[in-house]
Amino acid sequence: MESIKYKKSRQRQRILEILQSTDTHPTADWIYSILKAEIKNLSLGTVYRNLNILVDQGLAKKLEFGSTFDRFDAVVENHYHLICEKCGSVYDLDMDVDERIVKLAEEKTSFRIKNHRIEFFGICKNCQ
Amino acid sequence: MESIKYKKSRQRQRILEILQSTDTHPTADWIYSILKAEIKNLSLGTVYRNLNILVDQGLAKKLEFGSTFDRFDAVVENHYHLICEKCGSVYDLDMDVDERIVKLAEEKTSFRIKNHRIEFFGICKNCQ
DNA sequence: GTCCGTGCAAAAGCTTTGCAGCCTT
DNA sequence: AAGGCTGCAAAGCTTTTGCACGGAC
Repeated sequence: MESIKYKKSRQRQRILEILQSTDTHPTADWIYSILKAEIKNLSLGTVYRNLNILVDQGLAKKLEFGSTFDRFDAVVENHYHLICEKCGSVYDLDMDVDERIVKLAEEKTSFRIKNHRIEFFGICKNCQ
Repeated sequence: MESIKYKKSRQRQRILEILQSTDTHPTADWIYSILKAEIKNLSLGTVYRNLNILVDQGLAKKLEFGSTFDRFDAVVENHYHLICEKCGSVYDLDMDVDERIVKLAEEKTSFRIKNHRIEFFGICKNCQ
């Protein structure tokens, strides 16, 4: 998205407020269903468009893997990944799984943690 | 997917071998383009079907976020996530970002690491 | 012979986009 | 007035699925 001079809009303002009012990391559709009650002819396309604008403005983030494709892995044991932000390659990281961090996280929450995943993002050797 | 007695098939066998022969975590389409050269009337649907069967058999893993929807977040700073495997909710984890782990990863690789992400998977309080 | 696997094509599910009119600046 | 924003609907892209036939057991 290029840098455009964004104008204000009620829709975008409310979408941001809704996003800020929750910590459940909602989907576009969830936001749509909430806001639809308030703006009766709201369209889902508008929600998507505005979420992308908010991301562009740095007011929101998309939680994503970096690719819109599913990726598959024949290594079934838990291990960490390195993702090149330039070429999109995904590499395995030969590093011990850190159980200490799980303990730390478990102390902080009421979750029963069974698993975790770490991805490092950066620039691979080829792309440097 | 229920437990079916899987039979052997050349396609599935080759898909597994291709998956095992690389550490680039390929997409279904990449596997398709490789195998298409070998099995000329292969169809992409077959690749998808077999990848899902391999996952079901525990021979492969899908690298995914846990939801097929994009999820958005108004908290822009780096932080970790807790994902409930039962209800799919995504929570923020109030835990310091661990720079030590980045150093460790950087020592192991030739990547220039700029960022990392940790997700913990488990069962949330409500679902326990 | 049974029933799983395949190719093909259609459908499904999420997201983006073209268009004409409206609203903000 | 200029140009971004909207709703609507169509298109796009990745993944799944129905069908009829072929292959494994």
